Amino acid sequence: MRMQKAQPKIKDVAHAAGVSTATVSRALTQPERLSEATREKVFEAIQATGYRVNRAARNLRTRRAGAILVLVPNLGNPFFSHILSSINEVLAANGYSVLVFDSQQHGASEQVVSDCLLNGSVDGLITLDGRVSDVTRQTLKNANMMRQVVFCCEWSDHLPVPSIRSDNALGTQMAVDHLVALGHRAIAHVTGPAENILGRVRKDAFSACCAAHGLDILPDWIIPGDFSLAAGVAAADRILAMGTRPTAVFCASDAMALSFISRCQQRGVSVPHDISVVGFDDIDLAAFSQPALTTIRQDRPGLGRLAAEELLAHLHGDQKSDGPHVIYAPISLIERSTTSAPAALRAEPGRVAKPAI
Amino acid sequence: MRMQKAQPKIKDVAHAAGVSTATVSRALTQPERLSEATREKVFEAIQATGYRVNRAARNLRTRRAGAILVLVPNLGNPFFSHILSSINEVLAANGYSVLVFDSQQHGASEQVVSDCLLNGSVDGLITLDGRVSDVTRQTLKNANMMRQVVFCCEWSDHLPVPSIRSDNALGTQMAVDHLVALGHRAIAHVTGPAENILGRVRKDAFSACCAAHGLDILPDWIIPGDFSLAAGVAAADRILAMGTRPTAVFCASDAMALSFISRCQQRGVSVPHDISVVGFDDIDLAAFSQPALTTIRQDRPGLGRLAAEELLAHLHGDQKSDGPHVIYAPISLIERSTTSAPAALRAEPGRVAKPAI
DNA sequence: TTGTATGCGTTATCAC
DNA sequence: GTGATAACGCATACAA
Repeated sequence: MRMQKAQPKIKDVAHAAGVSTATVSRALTQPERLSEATREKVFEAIQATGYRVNRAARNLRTRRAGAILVLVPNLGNPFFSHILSSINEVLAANGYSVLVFDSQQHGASEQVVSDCLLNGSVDGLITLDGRVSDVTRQTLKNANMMRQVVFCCEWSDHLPVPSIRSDNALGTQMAVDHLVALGHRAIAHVTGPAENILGRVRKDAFSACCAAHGLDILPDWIIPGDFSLAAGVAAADRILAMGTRPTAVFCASDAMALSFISRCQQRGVSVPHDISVVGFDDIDLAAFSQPALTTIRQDRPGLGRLAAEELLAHLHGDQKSDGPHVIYAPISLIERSTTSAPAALRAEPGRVAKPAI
Repeated sequence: MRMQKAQPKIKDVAHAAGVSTATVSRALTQPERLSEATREKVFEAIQATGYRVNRAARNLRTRRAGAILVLVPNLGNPFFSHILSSINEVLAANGYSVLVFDSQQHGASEQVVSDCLLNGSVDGLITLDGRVSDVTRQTLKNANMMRQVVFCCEWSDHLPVPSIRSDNALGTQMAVDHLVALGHRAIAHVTGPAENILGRVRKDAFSACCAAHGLDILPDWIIPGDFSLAAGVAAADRILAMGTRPTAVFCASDAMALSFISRCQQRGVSVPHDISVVGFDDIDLAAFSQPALTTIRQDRPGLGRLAAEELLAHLHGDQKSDGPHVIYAPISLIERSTTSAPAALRAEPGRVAKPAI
């Protein structure tokens, strides 16, 4: 029937071990600088007292926080949360806490970021959100925090910091080459949001690849989307209503690809028999949909891990890795069952060419 | 070409405003206790100097952290990350940071939790993971932190703290009643993991409901699963191989339901024509699958919000809400297109009874 | 209503 | 290799 026991402090440990507080502190942070005897004594005392270092006090003294802020656009999106998971793993293994914030929270984002960065509650920032406001950019400069920021997945060309990403242009090329190799020449593209860097890059790469292959892509076949399930449905409705339909569709996200396919099936159009579909991301469900989705795989664990490691390198002062350099995570085409030769070619399978990469 | 400007401290603001540091501090924490004149002066000085409170110093002094730890089993699972998002929203609005940790990280979980709780880097804990080790339980007791813990979604009966959850038994009953109302009497259940509280509760409720309806459920029809996509495929293979097949399946998660359906379609079995399927969760994809999934909707935003609000109430000392009470978030049956009357009844639609709830 | 002075628990700088 | 002691930046009890 007592109050809670007061948390033992470093002083209590020092007392129990018969040493000074300085020695206890050293045992915690640079054990190699103590004699083996005292080191043992101290650790025993720590065990005995149940001592835990007080983070606030340590942070105040060392001017570090032991925490990293991760900015995620839409936490509810499994693509991002999966990356967050692998970031969390690496940082936790290195003694850092992960502070997470959904950057799509109504407007509060900027305030939170600048607060965290300026009040020292965070040592660095990994952002999966490529939209960086002028205010935030200025905040980073003022706080001299430029070197403690890393982009992951998305990025902004206006902020000269390291960027971990997939090679989106290459992925797009893989998708288009795959379709062309199957014999498709009429290919549509459901894009990401215009304001999103990934949407833009993939769309531009799509146009470039089609041009390189000498394909004649109707303007109508570039269908604006936003990565969402709803956008895939809308795109399907648009394509099914077209006079001259494309024979294949490259969707900028798996979510759009999956809902696109569902909508087609619902309206009696078969995938890949009537139309081939390629997605982007390789989310978990892609392998389990019916038919299983052909898609471009992004290495989500790798993206998160690389971003975390890059940031750690900066925090620990590895100068070599400075500046706005780009690190690409592996990307690959996963051929499943939503792509096949177009109907027109199917009668003469001999014509299905090998990839002309 | 200078070093970064040193962060202004409270002393600098005091100087600029011509007041004492105490007054500045009060302006920050209890502005109403200042005269309007000085308050304005202070805020102007804050603006002018670009002052931000140093969190570490404040935390050390107030013995609070301004942060909440959220324990998520499998951050990569969109069901959880979506809840995390809504927790984040409420807590951020109340000035708390959210520290997140994936509790399925290999073993590190216990260490991290006890560290966070004992070293004061966190004011409270919301856990979406019902597995609470003896060590963690003891840690909570020792740190006298029992009143700063809230369960969300999952829970453990061995830890007497508030629990926000869906009424899983009711949801299960809704699913079974729905199928029975359609005329099904041979219903299978793909369960969650045996060690998971949700898996157990839903399975028990399923058996109870079937008994209440006088259904004869073969032991084989209770198929062990684990909420995953792979488990749905395995379950489909088992059911399709059965001599006497059930006419309907209640899956303990949407993930299993969706992959179950895909597998059925792949093997030429039509849903709902040959077999009806009900899921649990209502994840985003449920509405967009083909056919759209009939399922039990959990109110994910509500679950997160309620958990965050409950914890805030405790932190702010509302005694009324103490102890291991349970708060249920809304749950409902979402009828879509994966359920219909069983084949045997379809010839005589007159027999399709109304729900006998 | 405002100012003064102290301490929160650590780590870093000196001595020894 | 170890000990004494002064910050770190803020909030609050107490005094005015």
